[in-house]
Amino acid sequence: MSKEVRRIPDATVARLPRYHRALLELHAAKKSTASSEELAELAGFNAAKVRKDLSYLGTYGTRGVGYDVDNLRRQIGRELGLTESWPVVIVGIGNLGRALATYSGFATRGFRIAALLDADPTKAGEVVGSLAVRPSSDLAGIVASEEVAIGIIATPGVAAQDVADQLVAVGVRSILNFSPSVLTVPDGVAVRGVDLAVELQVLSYYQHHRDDLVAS
Amino acid sequence: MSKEVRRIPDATVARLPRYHRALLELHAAKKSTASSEELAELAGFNAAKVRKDLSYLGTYGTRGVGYDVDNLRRQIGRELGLTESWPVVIVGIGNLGRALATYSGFATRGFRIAALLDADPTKAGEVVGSLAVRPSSDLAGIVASEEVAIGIIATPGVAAQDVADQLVAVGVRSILNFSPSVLTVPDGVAVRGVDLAVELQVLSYYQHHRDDLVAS
DNA sequence: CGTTGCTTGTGAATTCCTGCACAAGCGGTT
DNA sequence: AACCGCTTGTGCAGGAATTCACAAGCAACG
Repeated sequence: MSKEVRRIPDATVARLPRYHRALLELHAAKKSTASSEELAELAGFNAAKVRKDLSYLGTYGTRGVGYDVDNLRRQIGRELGLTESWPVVIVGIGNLGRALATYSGFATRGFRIAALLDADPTKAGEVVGSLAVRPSSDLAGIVASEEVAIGIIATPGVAAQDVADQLVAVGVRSILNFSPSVLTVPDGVAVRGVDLAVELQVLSYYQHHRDDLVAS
Repeated sequence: MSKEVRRIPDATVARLPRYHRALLELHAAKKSTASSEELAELAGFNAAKVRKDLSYLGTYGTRGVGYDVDNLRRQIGRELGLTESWPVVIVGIGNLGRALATYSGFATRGFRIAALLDADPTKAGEVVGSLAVRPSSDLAGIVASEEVAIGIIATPGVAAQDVADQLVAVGVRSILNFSPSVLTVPDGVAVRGVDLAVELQVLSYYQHHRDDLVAS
């Protein structure tokens, strides 16, 4: 038994998308190979970390040469599960939802927006990007017919938990939450949160303490 | 000499904003004290971590009782440098910039939008939220007169490095980058990046490998 | 004023991550 | 075929972060 499971550290998983993106850039620049040094530069890490991270995926580099850009990108894409375009739904079509709906980065990086939903019935029918906004009641049907696996929550904080519950109820098992609320979900459902103000506050901390750090 | 510098771990700094927000909620709910357990629940961590994190700030809890909500919030706010409202500029008023400009969370969490800038002169004058978009050439003047310390980049990836260079040139020392590009900045300038597609790809990884993990 | 119940604050153990340093190995060159 | 320059892959050491477990301490109550 004991099928040897290659366990990739969480910290590495969080960096894989940046390597993936760097490789897209290298591909666009018609470079066929790249060293760990170049990748580190493009992805914003250091070379040793790049090599260690990539070594978890397997042995895809060539000593003395570097990594094959196209092949490595495929391998990382496969590991991330980006072989096909995942359908996602965006719930909450306010300013942020609208921005997400028209964000071109999703399409180019392995995702397809399957539907835009909003609880406010007066928004139904409004066209954002190339899709019409639909009422929340359509959620179950859309998720079932399009096999949606990922939901994006872009509602105000107070509505977020409700929406999360609905998403979970219809079978969505991965949620990206842009509201400032912390969501409670059953085991087996993955949630990641992006709180815009949190990022600013972290910056504020380092700005505020810059002098302490220098004086250390 | 050797003034003992209380060094707060990076991981803790990244969590302080969430405690701060949880305490805002508790304040709104008219609760005057909170245990580490309650805070953990609201912030999405566990109680031991909460206590250790807060212990880096000093001794603000009362054994047998918990933490005083208002006082602890003040202390965290002070540590984060949120005593006054930091002015920020947003550069790049596309869909995302517009969403950020109208995001109410900034105002309520210690930041004030000082100006909206865009390189496209045809956008100048357009009103977003309560501010008119101004041309990039106004950057230096705004930063100087408003003492702007933080810049938010919401441009496409190709423009991001240019904008960052301009921000650094006029004295901005903290940058929040929403473009997918990795920025290069001199020492002494802090950058944080939020790449929307990266977050989705990380979710994709865990979705894709859920079965492996269960079978471990 | 002693006792009880509860919650903090923190050493210590553990786990996870990073970065160094170098042997292993590939390709090109003589 | 031997050598050389370059880059990967990785064992290891050090550091950082997490978690445990419990002594210390406060408040309330009889």
